[in-house]
Amino acid sequence: MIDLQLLRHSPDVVRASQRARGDDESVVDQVLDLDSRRRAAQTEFEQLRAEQKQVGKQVAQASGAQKDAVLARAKELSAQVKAREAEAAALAGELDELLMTIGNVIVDGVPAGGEEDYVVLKTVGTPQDLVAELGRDPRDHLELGEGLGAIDTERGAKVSGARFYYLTGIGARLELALLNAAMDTAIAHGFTPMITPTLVKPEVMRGTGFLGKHSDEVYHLPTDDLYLVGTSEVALAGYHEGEIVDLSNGPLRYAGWSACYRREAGSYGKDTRGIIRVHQFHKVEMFVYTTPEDAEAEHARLLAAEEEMLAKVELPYRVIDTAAGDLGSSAARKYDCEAWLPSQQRYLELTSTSNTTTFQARRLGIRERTENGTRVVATLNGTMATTRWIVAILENHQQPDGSVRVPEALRPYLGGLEVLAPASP
RNA sequence: GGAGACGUCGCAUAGUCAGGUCUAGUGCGCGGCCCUGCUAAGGCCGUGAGGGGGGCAACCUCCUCCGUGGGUUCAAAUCCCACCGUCUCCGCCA
Repeated sequence: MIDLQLLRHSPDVVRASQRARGDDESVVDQVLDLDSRRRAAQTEFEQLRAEQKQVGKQVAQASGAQKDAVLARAKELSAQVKAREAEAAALAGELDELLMTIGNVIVDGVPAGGEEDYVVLKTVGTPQDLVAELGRDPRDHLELGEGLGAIDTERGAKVSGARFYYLTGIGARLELALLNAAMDTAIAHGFTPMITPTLVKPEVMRGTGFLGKHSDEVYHLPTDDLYLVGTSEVALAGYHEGEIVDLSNGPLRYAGWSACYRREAGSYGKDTRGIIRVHQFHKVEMFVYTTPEDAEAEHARLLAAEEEMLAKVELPYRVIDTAAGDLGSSAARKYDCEAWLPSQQRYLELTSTSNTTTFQARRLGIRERTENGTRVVATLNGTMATTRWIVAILENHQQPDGSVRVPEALRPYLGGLEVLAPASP
């Protein structure tokens, strides 16, 4: 949720942000109108309420005929107060709902436009000439994974349906190794390791901005009214819900390990082969609470940590600055790291780090104490590693015989294993 | 799953049975000032959150919040209902 004060005092800033996102600008004026009506209704209610409290006290003291008169007046006021209160509450609800439809105000410098309008900030490493090296077209991750006895999508589909899979044998070990390495990297950067709930209450899901435009991406359990998280970001943001946090010793940094669930409702027919786009995967996610002033600098730190992890697994990648129209509703800026995918001759998103400024924290009521009272903090998140990384690791490090070289940084997590060899027939 | 107890301002607790002087008291903690040669001890004052209105501002004023949401009532921390959570005991499953 954006800051109503900001919208009141600088509506043009919000309008410009809406324009860059390709969203409706007119909601700004609708909000301003609703807001002034709400305040008028509230003032009216409060004045009546104050009078009601005064008269109410007289009821207790009066007696006889006087009491009857006062009581009559009190009853009259009670009815009026109820009506005005309902009116003010209805307007407040309407205002809140409308305010929720507005995406976070983008940071200056975010490219305008849609999905295709990202800006490449840098490219690191060069894709190997695998055709020359292998003497054939590179195998894709599924062919490699099946050859290694590492990935089983057929049985995943048999047991759970499309977009489910088993990681088997060395595949399971590889994921554990990758995520442990990711967690250790995060710890080295000062993050506190966390294993988080994957089912959360509606208020937390809503507070983190996942029940807006893309709510059909989220699994819901109606019997218990709980949501399955698509990232531990949700649980890590909810961790300090309603709290006044202490940032005097620097930002609060958490690294969450969790399963992630996504319905992939809008992606029928896209990335259907293998484990690129699946309903369930695992992820180590960084999450930070910091001051609004420090948010942009912290965003750069998150990106640097992600790049360090990509370097550890020796993948060629590029960093893009996502365009405004492709940002989630809570992000004010988002950088993605995309690794080269040899089988498809394209880049594939492996990490995503968002600066959500005060958007999530405002909705979740997360503040810090300052000399002049309290204020809403800023939150940020970023991917350390996910199951999907296996795709890029297998493909980029494949060898002519279908084996896969293990990046050096992962070897300690695999008992020193240097090569993933195909299962013997 | 069953029975019981409980949820009050950072922490602890009073208030709930008997609805209105609760504008939620007290202690601890925290902050400021004072006293004392130093220390120990003591005294005084202040100290939750959100929002509306006024003021350049320090500040003033009003409303809301006693786990959450409903209800009863002129009036709810207090009575009623539902839910959530914590604790104790029992049962069941690991």
